[in-house]
Amino acid sequence: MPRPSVPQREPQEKLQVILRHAAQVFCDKGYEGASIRDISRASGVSLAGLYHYIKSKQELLYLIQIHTFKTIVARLEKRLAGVSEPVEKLRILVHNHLDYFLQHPVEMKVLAHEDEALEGTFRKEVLEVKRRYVEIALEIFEEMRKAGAVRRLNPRVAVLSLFGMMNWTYTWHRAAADPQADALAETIAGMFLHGVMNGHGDARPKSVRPVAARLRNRRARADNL
Amino acid sequence: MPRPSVPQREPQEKLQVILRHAAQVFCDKGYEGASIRDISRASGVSLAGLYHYIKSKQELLYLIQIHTFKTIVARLEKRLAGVSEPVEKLRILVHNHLDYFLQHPVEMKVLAHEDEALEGTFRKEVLEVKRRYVEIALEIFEEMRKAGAVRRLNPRVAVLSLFGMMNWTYTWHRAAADPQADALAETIAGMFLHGVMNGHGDARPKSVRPVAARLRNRRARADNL
DNA sequence: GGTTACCGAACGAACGTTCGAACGGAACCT
DNA sequence: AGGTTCCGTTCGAACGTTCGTTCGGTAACC
Repeated sequence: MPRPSVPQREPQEKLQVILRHAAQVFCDKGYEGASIRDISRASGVSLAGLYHYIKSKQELLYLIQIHTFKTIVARLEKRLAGVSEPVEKLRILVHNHLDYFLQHPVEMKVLAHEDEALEGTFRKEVLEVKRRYVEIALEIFEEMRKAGAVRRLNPRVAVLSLFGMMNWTYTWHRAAADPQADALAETIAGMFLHGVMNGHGDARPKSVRPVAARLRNRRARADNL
Repeated sequence: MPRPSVPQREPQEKLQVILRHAAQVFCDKGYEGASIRDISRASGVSLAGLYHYIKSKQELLYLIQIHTFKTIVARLEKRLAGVSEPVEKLRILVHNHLDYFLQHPVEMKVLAHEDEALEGTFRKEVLEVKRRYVEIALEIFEEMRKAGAVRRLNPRVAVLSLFGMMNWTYTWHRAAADPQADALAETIAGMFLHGVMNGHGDARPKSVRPVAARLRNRRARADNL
């Protein structure tokens, strides 16, 4: 009676299980440090069985990264639709990023930490989504600058420093002790906005108006992988 | 005539050569992705010959990390001596960090990117220096807060976000196109200070007063490893 | 009977580390 | 001065293990 250890109904559902466990293993041991055998053991699929769902170890990492990245960018674009004020847009970007970060810490660490592990076409495709993401942030920053509320500083340095604040969280944030997404996003967005804007512009954030509460519906959606 | 490929005069000088090349290999391929044979090839020392200078691959990484970390902390403590104003102290910290980052990008990437690769005693020792470093930053921040010029925000989040801005640079900074240490430190320190302080305190940085020019003597010192 | 799902066993290559021997110069003895 | 011992260096070759991937097959379902 060779029943599979993880029962599944839908086709391709097992791939999701594999990807989930693979992400955990990559998170724990790093891409190079993790072996296909580790992933086989963790996911309960035999070594050879894995190769029915993926072509290579690289593809495993690629699928995790591209899905995570595309999801986060798609969410952002959806949340930005209809918003016109650049400061508000930036708050949404920060909240979107950190909210996803704390809901999917494993995948986000793999995304942030293993961004040089892919090669060839895989690498190019992930890099393209990343470039689009950074582009969105730079455009928002440019809108803020045009509104005249921004100090004179290098936009690239400013925006990539913001990503530094956000992405570095995977190295220190502990869910049990540190602020959750809403408070964390508010602190970091606040630091960035105060840090970047001059003290006399009208676009200065009047008070701490969190972006959190809006659209808090369907938070518990499945969110594959 | 079996002359060594890299001539040396002093004993232990060859270990420095090995460490330098090892850091480059770890930087390029990651700790797990790099093989001892890569390091042998890069440094011109035979595979077995390496083991006269080190006990294991882990020790190689340990020596690189502990030296880099201790050097950066020692420099910081020296530069902080005699300075009393917390805002000035923080500017010095940022400048010290980024200045070292851009002068030793290879070692600093290994330090930032491979902070989970060590195990056991090696790991503990590096972590201890890291903890001391973060402690210094937290103390400076606390001094700023006591001076009454700081907005109400989580000190741990603020300080670790600052480290995020600084450490993330290794993922994007290109020496050819991006600002050098002085300008970069000024931008990031400025962002952090504006981002953290309220707009009406007297401790607000009056103008952009870079910390760069001071003590610019002996910049070209050898700086082992 | 063909397609899909899955796996035990094995492939060759690469891994970190060790072994035993050779080299070269300093130190010591006669 | 010449011979001997010794020790820090250096290395080719090999150790046993683990790596990513593949092969050939079985079992179940349409």
